[in-house]
Amino acid sequence: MTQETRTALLDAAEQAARARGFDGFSYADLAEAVGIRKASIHYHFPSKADLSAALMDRYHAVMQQACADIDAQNDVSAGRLRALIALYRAALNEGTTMCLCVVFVTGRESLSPDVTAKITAFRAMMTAWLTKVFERAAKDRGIIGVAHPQHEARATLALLEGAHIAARAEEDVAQFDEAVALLQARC
Amino acid sequence: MTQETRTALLDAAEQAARARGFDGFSYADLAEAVGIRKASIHYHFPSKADLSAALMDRYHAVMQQACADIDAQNDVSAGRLRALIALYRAALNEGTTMCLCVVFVTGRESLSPDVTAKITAFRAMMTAWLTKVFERAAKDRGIIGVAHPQHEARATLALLEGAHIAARAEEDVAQFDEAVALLQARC
DNA sequence: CGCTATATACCTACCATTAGGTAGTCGCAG
DNA sequence: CTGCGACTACCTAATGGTAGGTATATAGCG
Repeated sequence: MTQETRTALLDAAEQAARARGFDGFSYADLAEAVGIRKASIHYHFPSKADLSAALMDRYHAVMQQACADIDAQNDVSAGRLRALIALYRAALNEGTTMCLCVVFVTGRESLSPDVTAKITAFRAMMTAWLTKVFERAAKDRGIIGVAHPQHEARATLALLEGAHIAARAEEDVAQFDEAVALLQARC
Repeated sequence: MTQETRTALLDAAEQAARARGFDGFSYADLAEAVGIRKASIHYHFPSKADLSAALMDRYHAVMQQACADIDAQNDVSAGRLRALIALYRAALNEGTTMCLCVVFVTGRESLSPDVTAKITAFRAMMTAWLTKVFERAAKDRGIIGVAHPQHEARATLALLEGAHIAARAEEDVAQFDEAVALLQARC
């Protein structure tokens, strides 16, 4: 039971954070969402800092696994990149939520240093994975015009997160699609 | 005098919002920053919604003017795009602040519909300007490989905002530079 | 000119609500 | 009969916002 409640809390918190930002949801909101009393949340997550750290840990793990799955299911670089774009597109939830990482960066000042470090780690992981994709592309020629894999990787991560913002700004996935259209066309 | 205080409040609010997000600053913070009593702020901005609307109005006007200045000082497309990149880079303030627009989108749910509309208007303005730059590039060949000006514009805006996030995430402007390196190389 | 009226730009003193967090209690499964 | 996983009942600080007062400046007018 403890695990179920904990997971439910993380789910609700992630949903809320991605929709409203770190400062945009409270323990009271989570309590109502999960069907538990506000004070009981402190049993699972003593402080909001603990909660957000757990949130980042899980997000990191899930995304890492998702990247591994993409690798397993796609041999060529182009397929991998297309799959990542699709992953980010799905994360939008019709323009109602954004990447946890993006949301946390905006509220950086409210975060514990612990969480800040986890954000850095997450970005490093994604950049490393993307760099490998572009290195592969330089060989298999699956993506057009790849010259500098690491710069491509950083640009792609920025583009995807920026496209999230664009879509969220107008609650319209089409904004995401237009922003990534050229990248997609290179695959 | 009224104008001075009002401007000081907008300055403090913009700085705070760009550093900590919409939900990350309070009237109390502004009061201390400006040297006025908290309640007096309501004289200038009855509600926080009014404040944020004024903030977006000013931001929109300032950026529009900045784009016009860029146009006046640069004839070729490449120069204009380089200047915009420099503008966004400067807005980072060494990785401590982000674009107002990005920050407001994250806290979208806390915003009044009024402000949401202003965000859309701001993005439309920037996209239109960028589209013109890329249309010009298609003629003067100042930027490499421009095929679809509007998609280039949307991708560029997303990239710049994403690069802001990258830099803010680690409080390091170098992250911005790496993310925009390939775009810069095309100029 | 002097006298009133109004508006400006602040102030002090509150308000209700919500924030994250704490202390201590209790039912119940092992 | 112990300890998990909840609960009730609080707490303090902070939130955005309101009510009403006040010093100063300006405008209208006889």
